[in-house]
Amino acid sequence: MNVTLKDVAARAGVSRSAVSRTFTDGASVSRKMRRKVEKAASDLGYSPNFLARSLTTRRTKLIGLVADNYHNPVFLKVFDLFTRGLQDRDLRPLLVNLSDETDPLKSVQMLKQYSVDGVVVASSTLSTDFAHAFRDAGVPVLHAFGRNVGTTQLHVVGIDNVECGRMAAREFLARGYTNVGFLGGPPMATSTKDRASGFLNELSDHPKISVSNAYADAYSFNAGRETMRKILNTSPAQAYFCGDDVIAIGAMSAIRDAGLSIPGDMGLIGLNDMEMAGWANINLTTIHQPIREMVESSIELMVSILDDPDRYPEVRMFPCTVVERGTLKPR
Amino acid sequence: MNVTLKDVAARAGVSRSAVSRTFTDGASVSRKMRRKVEKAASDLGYSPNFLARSLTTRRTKLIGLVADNYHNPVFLKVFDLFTRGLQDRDLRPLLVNLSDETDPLKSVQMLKQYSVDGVVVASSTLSTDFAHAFRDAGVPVLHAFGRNVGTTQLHVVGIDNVECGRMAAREFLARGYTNVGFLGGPPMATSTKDRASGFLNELSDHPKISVSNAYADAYSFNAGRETMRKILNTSPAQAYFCGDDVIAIGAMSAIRDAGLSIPGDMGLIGLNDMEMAGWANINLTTIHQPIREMVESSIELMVSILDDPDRYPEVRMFPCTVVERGTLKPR
DNA sequence: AGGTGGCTTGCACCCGGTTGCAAAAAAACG
DNA sequence: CGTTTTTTTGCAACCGGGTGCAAGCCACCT
Repeated sequence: MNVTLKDVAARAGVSRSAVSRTFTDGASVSRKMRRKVEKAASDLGYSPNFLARSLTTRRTKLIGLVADNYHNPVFLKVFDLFTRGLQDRDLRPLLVNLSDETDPLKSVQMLKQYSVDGVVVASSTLSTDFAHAFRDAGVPVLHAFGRNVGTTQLHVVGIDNVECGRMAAREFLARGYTNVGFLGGPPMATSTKDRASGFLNELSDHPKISVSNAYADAYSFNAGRETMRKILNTSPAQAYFCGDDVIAIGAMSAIRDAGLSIPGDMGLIGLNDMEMAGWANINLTTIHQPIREMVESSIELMVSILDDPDRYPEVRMFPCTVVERGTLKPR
Repeated sequence: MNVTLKDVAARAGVSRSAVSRTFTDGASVSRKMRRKVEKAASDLGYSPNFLARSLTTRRTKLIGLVADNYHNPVFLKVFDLFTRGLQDRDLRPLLVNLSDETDPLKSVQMLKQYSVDGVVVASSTLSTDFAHAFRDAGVPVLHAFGRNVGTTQLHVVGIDNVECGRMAAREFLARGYTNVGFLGGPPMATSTKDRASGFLNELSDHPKISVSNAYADAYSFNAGRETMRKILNTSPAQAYFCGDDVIAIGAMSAIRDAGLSIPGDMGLIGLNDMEMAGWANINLTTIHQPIREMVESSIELMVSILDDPDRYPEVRMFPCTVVERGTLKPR
């Protein structure tokens, strides 16, 4: 069986409290006592049980990491950064996959049963209902890659999707495209809506530019490819702003299959700057999302929220930048 | 504060045990009592605290999911399948990132402190020391994507990497290549070694075939690309067996940049059959690893291990198959 | 020596649950 | 209807550990 407090206390010939205090920082233990206990503990190979401890301290150091997009390679990077960052701060991620879950309350209840200290909802597609459900249940929550919904009281770390749409539009304008399109992800995703709205809004000041839009039914290569195929059968625009790099890469494949060249016959700009976008055989011009910085900031914010659960809700927006590669004609 | 057993008991006017029994299946509770308790519980919004429960039941339903490769997109799929599969069985994955951890004991201690019921080490590169450390600590452990080390007593689910090497060699032979190479991942990874050994061994029966090998220093696009670049500056073979699709795709990019065609000037075969390998602009001939089936099997095996921790160690090997696409010349 | 104050220590109770046991209640039996 | 058997129920102890409180210890001071 496992070594417990009691065993250590018995071996050291002291009370259980003494042992407990030795492993609680900030507790008062004499030098002699500490040595005695530590000796006994290491003889026995003791280490305190976090879960038992959490009953009285009310801290599990468990953080629920909730995600719903396990197809976009970008999220692997997100997981990597989150797990490392949390580990560095002595926190542990409890992973939750919401891919086919639609009821926020079920996941809230699950995570409450495990007494997580906080929850990070990491998704650009998930409705804010999920984050709100946690908040309403009294669980500290933060929406990473979320959207700035001005009216609600929620911690959010994200990018300004509307502004990204504008940036893409401005790139097109600066390059003299006159007939452009938006090729978004799932039309219901908030990120898609925001990107489209920024894009269209910026172009609406330029009546001579014609604009169209289309939506892929998923943030995936195949969805991007199929949608572009259909577009090519009708009357395509000169350049497309794609809602995500992976969609852009799918579109790229359809365009090349049709015997067209990029950027000669058609321009493309993506969004995310996933690693692959920089691969030499892809070389996609795209809008860089500062994933590392956002994750780091999310973790820091979460740590402060744990310190002060009543901390006033904060929306942290990160600026994106255009990464010029080879899929738009020169300015 | 949170609703506890006591609150429910008080409201229902019954003892705490009665409430506990209502929420423990297999316990004896009368119909009337159950109704009374359930009413009180739902009035108060009570749900039992898993961690407190685990103290006496000695089951947390927490499974440590240990991984060290957060760069290969295949692992995103692995995470997806694992998290869903575990959730379906009412288990929760506690994610551990071992990317820069070298001391097995530290992670063992950490997971023991959280009383995980079991650990899945999901990695084809991690040394078996990690899995052994868990086993020696008395934690049920399973090595997924591991290697068949005949002598050690450990549950393993994996592919036969040696046989994969052989398959690649046979493909080359069947197509009449006479000068071939192995382009592996990190030379220290057990998977790399096994693939190389099968490949070389199969070819050793054919003395007229010349064989070379090279190693990329990571399972990544850039490593594959760089390594192939160097190869092209010397005297390249006619076809390469790459230790992973992502390396193959990197190599592909270097080959095309050098103005060579695939499979005209050089043949490539990968390993994994990651989603991207099937993308139209990549179309990589590769060896398919049945990820879904392996993960499913791992989870089932883990569940049985939890049922019977002394279960006799089992090595489950999954056969791989060649997926013919467009990067080898026709047979 | 006696008094005083500051650390240490152990006791006992608590965290939120589970469970063996025996008493109480209900059901089955003659 | 009383008796025996089976279920239900509550008590109390326990899981592994934290912590307020008061007693014990020690050093220091007068």
